[in-house]
Amino acid sequence: MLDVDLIRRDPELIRAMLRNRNYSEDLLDEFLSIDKEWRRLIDESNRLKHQRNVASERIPKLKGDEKKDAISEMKAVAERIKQIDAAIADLEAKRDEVVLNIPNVPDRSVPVGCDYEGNRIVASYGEVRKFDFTPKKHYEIGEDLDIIDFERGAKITGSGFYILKGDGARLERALIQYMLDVHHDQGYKEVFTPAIVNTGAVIGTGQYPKMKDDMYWCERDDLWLNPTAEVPVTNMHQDEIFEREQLPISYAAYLPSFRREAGRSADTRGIIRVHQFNKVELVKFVHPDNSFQELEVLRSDAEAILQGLELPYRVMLLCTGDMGFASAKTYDLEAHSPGADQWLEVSSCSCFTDFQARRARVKFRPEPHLKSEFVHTLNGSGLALPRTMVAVLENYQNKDGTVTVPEVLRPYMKGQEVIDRS
RNA sequence: GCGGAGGUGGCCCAGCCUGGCAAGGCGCAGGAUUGCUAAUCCUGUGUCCGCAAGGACUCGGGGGUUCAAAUCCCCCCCUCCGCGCCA
Repeated sequence: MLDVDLIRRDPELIRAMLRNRNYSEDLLDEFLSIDKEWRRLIDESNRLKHQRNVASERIPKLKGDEKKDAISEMKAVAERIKQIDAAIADLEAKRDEVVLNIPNVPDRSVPVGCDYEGNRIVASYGEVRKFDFTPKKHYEIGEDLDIIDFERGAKITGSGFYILKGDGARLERALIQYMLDVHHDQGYKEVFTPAIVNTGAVIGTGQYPKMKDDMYWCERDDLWLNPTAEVPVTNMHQDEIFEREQLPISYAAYLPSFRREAGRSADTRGIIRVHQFNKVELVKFVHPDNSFQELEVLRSDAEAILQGLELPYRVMLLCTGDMGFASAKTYDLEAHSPGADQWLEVSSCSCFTDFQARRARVKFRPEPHLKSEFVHTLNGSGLALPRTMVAVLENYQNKDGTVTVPEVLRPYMKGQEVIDRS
């Protein structure tokens, strides 16, 4: 959520931002007109309440007709206050809805662009692997080795769900442990949070209301299956105030994520886009002065995983039109998938400035006992498991159909070096 | 799920029965006083509207009653204790 004061002070900045992000400028105009009316009514309500407060003080001292008259007069005032306050509440609800739908302001360093074509490659690592045979796609490898089972996943739940079996399940577990261990050494505190969250949490990180149709909702309890561990981990600190020396706070969390992928057909075969997937997520709460430096650190912490796995990847700086709603700056890490010869987004690292912190009310004190300010929040996947699996399976596949286990994962797989049909 | 006790400003805590400007303490900030420090005293301490003067709001959340609600009534949330259920 943007600072309402900023929108009032500099509406043209917001207008330009909305244009760069392909959002309708109507959001801004709507806000401005609602806000103007809201302020008018607040003022009127305050005047009437003042009148009521003055009378409240006077009435107990009155007697007889004088008292009767004053009371009946105040009855009318109370009625009017009720009406106006109802109108104010109505406007506030409308205004909140508008403000909650206004995206974050991109950092100056973010390129302006309409869609993914405006993104900029800012770094790359490793060489795209060349094969002396035709590399298989991950779902072919998975089925041939009997480590990914799509049919039975669909049987117990539906399309877009899959089962990892045998060495497939073990490989994923090894990846999770490897990631968590690396991030632990980088200074992240491991947390394991609830996977189901309330509406306040999804508002806090910005998924609600804009993305509500992409999330699973438990109607009976009005709870949501988290679409990313970013939600529970960031919202852990809702309504908290940190002391300056507590920052930065860094968390690493392994958690399943759930996405309805509403409105998208099952256009992607395999496990690249699924409804439930594991992810190791990094979340940081930082001082506003160094949030963009911290983004660079976060990015390199996530990159360390890909480097450890020796997977070729590139780093994209997303443009204004392709960036997520709450983000001020985002890097995507894309691993190469030789089966389809495509780049797979395995991580997205973002700085949200105070956008989420304002929604979730996470603050810090710049100086002890002084007035608190909003922290800045960041997060990044470190990494999404299914797509990392795709990259591992496809990059480490051998001509005989087996898959070599990346060296860094072997300690987590009892030294196993190869995944074969056994 | 049942029974009980709770939720009051950054923190602690009174007020609730019996409706009438949220008392007091701690912390912190500014000031006064004082060789220095300590102690003491005064003022301030959250949110919103307003250029300001000023005003409004704020007692877990939402409704209701009332001229007037922290206080009375209803619904809900959370915490703690006990019971129940349970991997």
